[in-house]
Amino acid sequence: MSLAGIFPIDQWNFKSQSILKSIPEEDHDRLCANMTVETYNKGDVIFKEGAVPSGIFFIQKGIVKKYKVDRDGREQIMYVAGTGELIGYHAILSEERYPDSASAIEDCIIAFIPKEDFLEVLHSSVILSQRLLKNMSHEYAVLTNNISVFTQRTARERVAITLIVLREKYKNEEANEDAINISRSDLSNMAGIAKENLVRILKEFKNLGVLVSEGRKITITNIKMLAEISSYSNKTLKIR
Amino acid sequence: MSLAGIFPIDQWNFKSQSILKSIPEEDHDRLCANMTVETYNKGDVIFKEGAVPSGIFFIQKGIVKKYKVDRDGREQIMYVAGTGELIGYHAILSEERYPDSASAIEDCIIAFIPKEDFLEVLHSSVILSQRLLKNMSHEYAVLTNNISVFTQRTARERVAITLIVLREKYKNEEANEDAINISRSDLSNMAGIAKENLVRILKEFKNLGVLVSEGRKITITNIKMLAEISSYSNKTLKIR
DNA sequence: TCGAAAAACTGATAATTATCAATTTATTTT
DNA sequence: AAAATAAATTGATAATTATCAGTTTTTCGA
Repeated sequence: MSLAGIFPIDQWNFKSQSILKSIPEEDHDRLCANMTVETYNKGDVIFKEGAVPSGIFFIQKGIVKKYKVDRDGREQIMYVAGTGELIGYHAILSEERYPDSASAIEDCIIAFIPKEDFLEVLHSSVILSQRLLKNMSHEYAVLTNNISVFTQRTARERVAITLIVLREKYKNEEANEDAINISRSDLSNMAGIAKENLVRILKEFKNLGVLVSEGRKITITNIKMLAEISSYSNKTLKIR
Repeated sequence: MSLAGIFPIDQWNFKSQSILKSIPEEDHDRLCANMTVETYNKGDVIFKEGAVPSGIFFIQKGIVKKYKVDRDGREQIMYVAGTGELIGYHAILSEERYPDSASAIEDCIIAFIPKEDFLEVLHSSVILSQRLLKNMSHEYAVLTNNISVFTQRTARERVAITLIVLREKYKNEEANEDAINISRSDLSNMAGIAKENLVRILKEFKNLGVLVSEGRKITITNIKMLAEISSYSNKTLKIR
């Protein structure tokens, strides 16, 4: 079932897929001139917050989490990027260190484009600049959306949103398998709540018939109800 | 007293001042060709979330809050912009509607640059694109910082950070008056906590000798201790 | 300057969410 | 496949934060 009309999914996704797809072939070729492709296993770190950036990454296949770890070791996931998305460009463009870390949630194939190539093409390609500007200004909208949800919505609503967003990310992965496959810790770190709290809310959702789960695999069975719980639907649903 | 070494203030401020300051005079002149300057009184709305953008705004004098209001009427302040900062460009660049609202926290003088002029200069000025790219990628770091604080830090720590950030904003305003002058509601909406909770934490800080207040004016008297409370200092201070 | 309205403050309580400790279930490794 | 390890789940409890109701103080306009 589609989210059209029941949840504003565009307000939750970055649009970095469009960056490489819509630039001239010549620019694209120059970007890929020294590109290297690497395989990452589940759990592997792609880059670490605070490190000096050396290039940008293109996710050819797989799912990656971007997160920050605070001084108490608690992790907050900022964004989950899937196949076709670009990561690591913020630090290059801001001339700062990586603001967050990235690691593979599942096995990934990721291409690396060196900083020098990226900057060289950027300086000569008006269209690449424009794509990046459009993409990052959209990111502002996504991030401010996130902030308002984190500060103002209940744990239940946040879990609902998290599941809706992840469902889209996993939909495009394996053709025969569209279940969300992610640890409870990652789920709770994405929703910004304690793991135990997340487990209990998942159970609630299961009892409501919103999802089924076996092991760590979660399949959404009633996306409409989930959208209602998220409070982004027109219908206002109150549980309990 | 300076924040150097005790709090990473750069990670909390956007850098849009540098955009207009560092572009060629010719580009600057073209941007300002049809610029209009307007006065806003305290509380006046500059633009509203969801509205179609018609241009960008340059704060010549004053302080502006950027915020989102959820369907229950609760407000979350995303950012506070002061003299010299630019606002409203995200919506123009993303070709979407305003992702948040902006209104004057104190009386302001704000210049308006029409969308057409901004886009025309942007398309012909590589340096303006570069400045915007650098600025927005830095914003990503600021916003993700905010997210991790909102989800992982206590109300007390968030109030401390809020006060440190506001102190910097107000420092540059009136020469003879560097007190923070903002309503308790705005403060609580910035920290993402209930107003009553904020009032109690302010009282605590007052008792600790961190600040003095008369009416709505707050003067920080011990910025070092505030930085320690914020948990961004090296020293780890535990209250209670 | 007075009076009304708004904002700030206080105390009590409720609701939500996190933490702790233990058990059960899954997953990985040998 | 069994053992070892890690992850998920559960129940009980604690901590934090929000809400409610009322009072006091401040602000602002007539």
